Amino acid sequence: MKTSCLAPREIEERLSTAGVRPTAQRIAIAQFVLCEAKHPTADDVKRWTDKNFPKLSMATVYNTLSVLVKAGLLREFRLSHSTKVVYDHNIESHHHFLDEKTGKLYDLSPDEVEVEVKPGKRAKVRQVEVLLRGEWEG
Amino acid sequence: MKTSCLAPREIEERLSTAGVRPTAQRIAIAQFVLCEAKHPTADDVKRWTDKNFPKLSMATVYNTLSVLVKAGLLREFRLSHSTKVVYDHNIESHHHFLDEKTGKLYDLSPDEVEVEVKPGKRAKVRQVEVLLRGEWEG
DNA sequence: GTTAGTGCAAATCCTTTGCAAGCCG
DNA sequence: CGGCTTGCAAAGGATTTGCACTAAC
Repeated sequence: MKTSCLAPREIEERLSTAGVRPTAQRIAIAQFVLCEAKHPTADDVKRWTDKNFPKLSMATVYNTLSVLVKAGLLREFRLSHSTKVVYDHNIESHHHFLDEKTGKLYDLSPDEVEVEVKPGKRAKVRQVEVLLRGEWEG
Repeated sequence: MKTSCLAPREIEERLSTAGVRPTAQRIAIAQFVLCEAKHPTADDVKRWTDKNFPKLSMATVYNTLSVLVKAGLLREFRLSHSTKVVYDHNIESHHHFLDEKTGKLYDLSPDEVEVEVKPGKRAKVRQVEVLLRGEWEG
């Protein structure tokens, strides 16, 4: 049996605390996206629920993901290599590395990628988004 | 009358040189995307041709844009603020700044944004993509 | 019981494709 | 002629929405 980073009980509490009514569907989805999954797409979530939940519609998947995002428990990223939105339970500011061979996505903390915007540009930078592509060597 | 960075004659030659057969539709589209437009979407191109060309279908817009991209005259970007592809005649390596107020996109040269990937990460970086968001002050 | 959540199907948005007709070398 | 281009309409993938049904406070 697979161990999860959070027990259903704890998931339920996180949802409640975040102001999200903890229905069975939401707990299941949260279990997956907040614990087990790496950078799932809505489709990945659907495939998972198809295996692990009696019946759950695509509409509920999208609905729940967007509720989790609004509640601040999840972030969504639209990265340029794909037309699909990927969800990330890492809600800290961070960057991404795409392994072009495997298609896998890795998180990079802000200290691993330093971005310096040169002066001279009088612009207020509020957010920095970096996607590196290449070959991950671990 | 609006001056264009390239005369139709020159556009035609650029297309030919790049191995793209210069049809009337392609010359028109190239005129717009290689000269007048800043970061147009396929839709922007269509709107422009609707005003400036007798009749030109959406299929031809997409087709031509992709031909120009393959010919190396144009680049396409899928940036995270939008689901639409934007085209950029700046084919040099560069980054982008999104003004969140106006929705406008600005190019940044690589010297304006320095990205340093910290050692320790054993990964081969082939491409760096940066999107800054904030307020452009010009 | 009222409000919020779910499921289904249909709709939407952006982009691609199939195919018949047109144009160019 | 023969193949590349075009236009139309239909298909496609991802996501959203309308609405009746059900479940939670």
